[in-house]
Amino acid sequence: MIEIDAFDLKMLAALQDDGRLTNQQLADLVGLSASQCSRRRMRLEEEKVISGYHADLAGEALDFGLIAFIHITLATHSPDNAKRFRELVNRVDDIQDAYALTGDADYLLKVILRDLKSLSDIINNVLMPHQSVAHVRSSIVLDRLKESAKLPLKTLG
Amino acid sequence: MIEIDAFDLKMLAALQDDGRLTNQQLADLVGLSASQCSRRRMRLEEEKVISGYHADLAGEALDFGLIAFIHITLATHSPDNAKRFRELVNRVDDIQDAYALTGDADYLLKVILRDLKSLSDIINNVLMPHQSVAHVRSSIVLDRLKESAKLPLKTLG
DNA sequence: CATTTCATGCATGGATTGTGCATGATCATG
DNA sequence: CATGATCATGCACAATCCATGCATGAAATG
Repeated sequence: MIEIDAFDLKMLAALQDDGRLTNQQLADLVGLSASQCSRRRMRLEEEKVISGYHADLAGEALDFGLIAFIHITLATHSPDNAKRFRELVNRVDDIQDAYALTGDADYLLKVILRDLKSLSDIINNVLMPHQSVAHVRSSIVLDRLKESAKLPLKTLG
Repeated sequence: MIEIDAFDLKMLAALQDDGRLTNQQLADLVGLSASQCSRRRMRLEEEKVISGYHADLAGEALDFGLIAFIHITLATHSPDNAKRFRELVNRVDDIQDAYALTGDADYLLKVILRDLKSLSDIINNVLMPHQSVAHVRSSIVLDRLKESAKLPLKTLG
């Protein structure tokens, strides 16, 4: 495993907050020179500790008003069936996140959509008819309390 | 609502994929000059269509090996109770996402943790004892099929 | 047609980036 | 203790990038 020191941690936390910080800004924040921050950042990127940088878009401003969670139970637990389902998940862009879970449901999907009609569409025309799927249960998001996508790095070092 | 044309959409999609794209790279991708991309990007940031830029960190490399979803039912639906619960959610860094849902459970939390002991901790020492909480049910993530955090912009324009 | 408005590309001074290089700290070994 | 190897660091600098002023041309307005 790659060695990560206190400087790296500070840099990671800072870049998690603002992914477009310049090396100089980073340097001022963590107490190193800009060149050193450049070198460390490149190392963290190469080692895939930083897997990428992304702009965070406001869904509301782009007419994505609806988030929903969909619990899926597969028809059978055969490898073939799981594979078919994974291909479905990868194909459908509306599915933002997908997890295999312990508990009563096999998979949990998070979808982001324009409206209830789109949700109805995806459930009735995409998920339900798919041969791998046995049961579907959806929950609509009424309110988004928190959506940080950040690792709680403070609990480290 | 802010006007968004095809150039903007292309830029947003590109920056969603790579938040550190240069104005020149952006220009090559969308077919404008770099200066124009700079201006458009600034506008999209000011209008909060782009709400921020974030480095995406690899949890595994930083010893965050466990993701879990926790369904919460509140003790009562009083405003006071909901407020107390929201404060709890905001205070606890391990809670990455939190949503109020339709359906049987009131809230869905996504937590990212080091191990099962941490999960046990947060359930038994943070959530269960809290006066606002009546019922807790957790599901552990066995596999992460997809975690894009991206809007499906292709379905637009 | 005349005027206004506005998005655009170009030019440019100032900031940013990555890399070569010398320095100093740390550490293992004789 | 002395020596040498290793490595992170800061500085210097050339290449690149950024934001802004400015002129142009297209579209809208009267």
